Amino acid sequence: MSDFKQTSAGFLANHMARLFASALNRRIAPLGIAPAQFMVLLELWQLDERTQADLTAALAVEQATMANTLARMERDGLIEKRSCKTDKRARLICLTPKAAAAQEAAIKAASGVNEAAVAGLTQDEREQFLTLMARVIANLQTG
Amino acid sequence: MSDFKQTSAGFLANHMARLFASALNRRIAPLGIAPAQFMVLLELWQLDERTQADLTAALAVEQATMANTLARMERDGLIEKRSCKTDKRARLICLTPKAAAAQEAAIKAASGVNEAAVAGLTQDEREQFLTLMARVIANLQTG
DNA sequence: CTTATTTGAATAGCATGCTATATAAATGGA
DNA sequence: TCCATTTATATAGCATGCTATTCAAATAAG
Repeated sequence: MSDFKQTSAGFLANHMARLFASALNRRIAPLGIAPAQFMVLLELWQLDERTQADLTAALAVEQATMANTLARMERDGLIEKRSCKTDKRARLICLTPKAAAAQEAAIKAASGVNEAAVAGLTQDEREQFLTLMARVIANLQTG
Repeated sequence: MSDFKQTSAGFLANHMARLFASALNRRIAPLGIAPAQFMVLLELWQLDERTQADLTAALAVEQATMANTLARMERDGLIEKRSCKTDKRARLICLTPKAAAAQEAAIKAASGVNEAAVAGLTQDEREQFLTLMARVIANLQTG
């Protein structure tokens, strides 16, 4: 088992994810956005005024994780929570002007990270990479 | 940008890493080992009595991260810290009998997770997957 | 209509990671 | 030798994630 770590998909996945998060953070921190917040913004830029439950499902995190991330986003002036007229339990998450204004720069920054990550890979290899990750995700979600 | 998330290597990497950690946790928690602790144990099973700085470099985490993980491992009875005779600043991290005894079962559990993750992939695809992750890691470490 | 269950959020508590500091010990010059 | 720098750890503080619990509101069952 001397090279278990080097050939462990799980170890590599963890290391890679940390490097992605770090690179993204470096590029979007100047915009006042943290990595997890960026993922929420991606959803809200697609469609605004979503419930917390909706965002939780879209980003595949736990409800409590989303609640905490949204609390920090509200604190940082990226979102507002409005009450929902049809369901008094729910709150609608809405973009602030600040968050709306950051869309282009933030997406450009994230695209830059993704591009830097796959630099030197052929188009085929890039597609393979995404496909293989999607298949592994599907496998791990099953069991 | 409607499908930015679905085709974002960074998003997939984050999701995949969380699923790996969750699956590993389910399998090794019964052994009294947490995922980050398991990575440290992998190193110590290879070679015992290492300094914290050595383990930090081997697992590519920050010094403070390792210090905190080792503190939890000591609390949980997985390691002991002994003073180093040749350098009074350093402390040698040593496996406890409990940690030594868990080696086979823990490695079997982790191997099971890795195997489940790549189920349905051909041998070529598995190798491609590891190779591509290694190349992406190298890219992200550069810039 | 009441009661039981489900659903939407919030909160507590913990693990893992990071950056920034602090402290002690070792080392390298002058 | 003495001082500046480097090295090994520790600690504070924060972000992200998770599980478990709680509470209120909505729904379903009777």
